[in-house]
Amino acid sequence: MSGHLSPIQLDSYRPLRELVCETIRQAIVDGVFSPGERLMEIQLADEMGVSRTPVREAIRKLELEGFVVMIPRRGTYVADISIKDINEVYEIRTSLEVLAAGLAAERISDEELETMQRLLVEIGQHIEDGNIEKIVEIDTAFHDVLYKASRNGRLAGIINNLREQITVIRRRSMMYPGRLRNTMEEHRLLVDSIAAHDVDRAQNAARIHMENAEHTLLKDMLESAERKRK
Amino acid sequence: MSGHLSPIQLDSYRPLRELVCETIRQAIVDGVFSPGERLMEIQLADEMGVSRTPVREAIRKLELEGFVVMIPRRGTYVADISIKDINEVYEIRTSLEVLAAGLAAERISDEELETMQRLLVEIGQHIEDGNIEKIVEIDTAFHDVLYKASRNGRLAGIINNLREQITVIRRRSMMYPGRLRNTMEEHRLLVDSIAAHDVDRAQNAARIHMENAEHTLLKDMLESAERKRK
DNA sequence: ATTCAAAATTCTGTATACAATATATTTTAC
DNA sequence: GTAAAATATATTGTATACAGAATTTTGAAT
Repeated sequence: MSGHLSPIQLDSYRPLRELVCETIRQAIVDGVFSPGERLMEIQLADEMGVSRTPVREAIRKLELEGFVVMIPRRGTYVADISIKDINEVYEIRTSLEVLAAGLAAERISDEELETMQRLLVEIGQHIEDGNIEKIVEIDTAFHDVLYKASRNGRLAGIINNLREQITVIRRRSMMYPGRLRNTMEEHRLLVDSIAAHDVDRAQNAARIHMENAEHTLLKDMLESAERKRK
Repeated sequence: MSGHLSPIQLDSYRPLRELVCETIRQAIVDGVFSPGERLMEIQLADEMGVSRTPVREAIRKLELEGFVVMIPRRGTYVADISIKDINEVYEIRTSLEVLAAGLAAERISDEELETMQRLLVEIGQHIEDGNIEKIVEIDTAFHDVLYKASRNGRLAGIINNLREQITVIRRRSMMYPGRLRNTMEEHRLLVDSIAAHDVDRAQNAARIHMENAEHTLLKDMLESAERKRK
């Protein structure tokens, strides 16, 4: 019963269920709802000022996406993320990011390449003034261009879903000391090899980027668990 | 308005939406509903003897899984599969099957290994008497053991979803002349390398298996399109 | 005969009502 | 005082009702 959700205002012509779904997903990602917390349909519906129907449909979708767990006749709970989950997600993501990087190196257009390079510069600027929110935003855009350049719509969808599933902690690990500059360097290698249409190097850069990201994430999780204990 | 769906009998305590979802999915996979065909909630509900609510929830799930396409305020249509789709699915599947094979080679238990070998023998027997239905069934079980041995639950889920999305035509291409025996040989290589816990060989076997499967599938699709034209 | 417009119908989107089950609370028996 | 059973309450699962939008049909005009 902790969080307040902003009431939905019906943007005519996207279905309510979509708006509701995004609102709840964002609330989970932002930590408004804690892992393990129970989500009740009536309560959510009241807070957002809609009926139970679109809320139910939104919850079903979030279950498919892995953000909540439903137990029949018992209720819905916010999924909590374990080390095991991180491992699973990164095993798959590594494989798919490598694929995407290789495909992008083959298929990217000059225009997309320019966009990526521009976004990279922008991230660099925001690292200077430490604007995390902005960095996360541009980083997402950066990766979206890459996935799009792979010319495989499903691939982008699957990767994005996997990314979102761990966004809660991903954001935090970005602030891990020194991680931002490393990320920057890894991204530059990735862009360079894609620009050279060098499939092997692009795949390698993607793999290294993933391994480092996972490593930082796990380190951060362990340290924060440590802090909690004492 | 072609197909008849069997009425749902409420298996007490699995939610209706699950049963409805499986019924519709199976109907799509079995070709009861043709690609592009419109699915109407009331009609489906009546045929299965339930209300619209569980049907709606089932359709939302099928949309996430890629079996149907929803256009807001317009309706739901059975997704139709194009060459582009086949390409996309196999690009991703290859990557993930290679991952799964590698992980399985590292992590499989002796018991699981025995099961895989047993299933392989069973498939061989059914190739003799040409029982396609049975082969598809055992083949599915065979792969399920492999995914399980990868010790990555999400991976199994994603691959199975991708597999199902093209089951409609996958089944047909299995009957392509000579394909069954080739599949058998590829499976044997895969099992052997996993049994030897040889990661590289297992990954290679998986990659080759996928490439051949896709190749046959595309060949079959092209030939059947050819037949249709005249 | 064809085309455009308006009315009617059909279907989706959302809200609400009802039924069934799980959980919490209270009462009773030991 | 504790434990078990019965009752009460809350919440999910399903059905239905109503509103609004899209499509189809019908009719008239060119």
